[in-house]
Amino acid sequence: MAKAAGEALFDPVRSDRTFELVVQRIREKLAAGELRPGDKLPAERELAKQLDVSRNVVREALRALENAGMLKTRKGAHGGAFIEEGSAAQISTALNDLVILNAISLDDLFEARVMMLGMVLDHVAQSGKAPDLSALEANVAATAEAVTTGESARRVPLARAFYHEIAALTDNRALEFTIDAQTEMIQTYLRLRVSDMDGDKLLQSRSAFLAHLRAGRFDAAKVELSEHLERVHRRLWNAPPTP
Amino acid sequence: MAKAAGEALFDPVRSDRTFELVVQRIREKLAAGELRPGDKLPAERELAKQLDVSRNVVREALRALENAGMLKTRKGAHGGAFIEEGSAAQISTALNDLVILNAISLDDLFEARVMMLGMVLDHVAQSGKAPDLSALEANVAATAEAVTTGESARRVPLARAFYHEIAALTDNRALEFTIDAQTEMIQTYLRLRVSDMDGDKLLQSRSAFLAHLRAGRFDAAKVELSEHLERVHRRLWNAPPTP
DNA sequence: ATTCTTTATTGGACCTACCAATAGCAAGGA
DNA sequence: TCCTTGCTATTGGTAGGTCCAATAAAGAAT
Repeated sequence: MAKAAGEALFDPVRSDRTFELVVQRIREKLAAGELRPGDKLPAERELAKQLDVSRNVVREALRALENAGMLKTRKGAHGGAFIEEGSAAQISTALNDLVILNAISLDDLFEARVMMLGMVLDHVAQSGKAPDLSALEANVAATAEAVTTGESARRVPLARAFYHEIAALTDNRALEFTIDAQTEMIQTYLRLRVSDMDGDKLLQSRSAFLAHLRAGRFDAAKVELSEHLERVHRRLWNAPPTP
Repeated sequence: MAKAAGEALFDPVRSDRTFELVVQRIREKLAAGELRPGDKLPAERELAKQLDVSRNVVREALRALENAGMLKTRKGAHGGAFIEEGSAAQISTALNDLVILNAISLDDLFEARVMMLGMVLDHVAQSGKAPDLSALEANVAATAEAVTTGESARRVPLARAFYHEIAALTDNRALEFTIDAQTEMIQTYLRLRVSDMDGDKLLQSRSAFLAHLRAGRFDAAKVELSEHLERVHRRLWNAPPTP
């Protein structure tokens, strides 16, 4: 059957851009398990020779993979491109780019995070099993120490870990990574605007939250958490920008 | 206060990797709104001259931004690098990479998606306002047509749109993009394994879901949706892989 | 045994040249 | 007039070379 006049009879013999083919090759090796996190790729010059392309092409391919968070390169002797473990960074840079492009607002991101954290608690409540709270207990204890000793620098990673442990209650990596990415994003923008927050209020909220969880009052925990986040949110917008 | 012997007294004057500085510059211009979607960057040779770096460096920077989904390049006269609109593709490739790196499983992704769609319905129910169902109505009508006329090819994008419209009920772009990304991922892997599914069963589920929503029975809608997704999930794992 | 020096390796940057796609314009023919 | 054809300038894509800088390991000096 003949094609209509305007339609293409032939597909292009070769898709443009050699470096994309190189990226594809490496992705395939990763997906097939031939390359695993920690493995080292051949040197750029060697790869170029093996694939019969210029070193430029190899470098652009590595740049693409590195930007996607699948590689890290080290200089010097015995350096090279090493396969990375997956991390939330890949999602959070994607979210960050969407914020930069004005495709999503920080308000939306904030609301989505509150909703998702609440969803996690709903899920735990519904499962009927008593969750393992040891990680959260330890985190709140460490936060209490950091507040009393005045080590405000330690509080930022502890806060990140706190929300991570909530997400981890579901034992679902996809949710963990997504929530981690949101937390990372929010913290990045938050640090630009507020220097510090009220430590006592923070501790009070954390303890109340944990007490609710221990007692199995998941709805109350959810309310406590979302109200705390609301307070932070208000602070964020009211605080003077300090870029 | 003097630093300990081993510690660095000075930070390096310039961090390695010039192309990262170039990426940063362009990102800044984007964040500041000086560059907007649709705008065209100067030609590579011109950019290289302006920034006083080699064309190679410019290209590697553009590759990084392009991979992040912020740019697209066109060849030829009046070609160049054009700023893109944000899209869910950026998140979905991040998710895809995490699956490839075995950091998250498809099961987790599937479960997370079911949870998040349920969360959307909870949120709508809680808001108390009657949602605008026109988009969903139209989508289901179109699906019905595609099923009866046997146009199975149309059903894939319609399914994607269906879940997108559910996400859109929250009017939160962050959630929309995240759920869209999940849908895209799942569909990509699903298409590799199942050729088709039962159209009647699909329609039945869609209509029941919509009826529940119209009547304000959000919990029932949630159950209907999650059961449908469960069925798809089971099909997915039982179907013979066809790579 | 410890410390310093050398050296081979390897990524980072630069450069020049050429190829290939593309849009716009001009010339030519129906 | 309108459409085709071909030329041309612009611009990204690829090649392949040079040099620099960081680095780890081997070797030399203490």
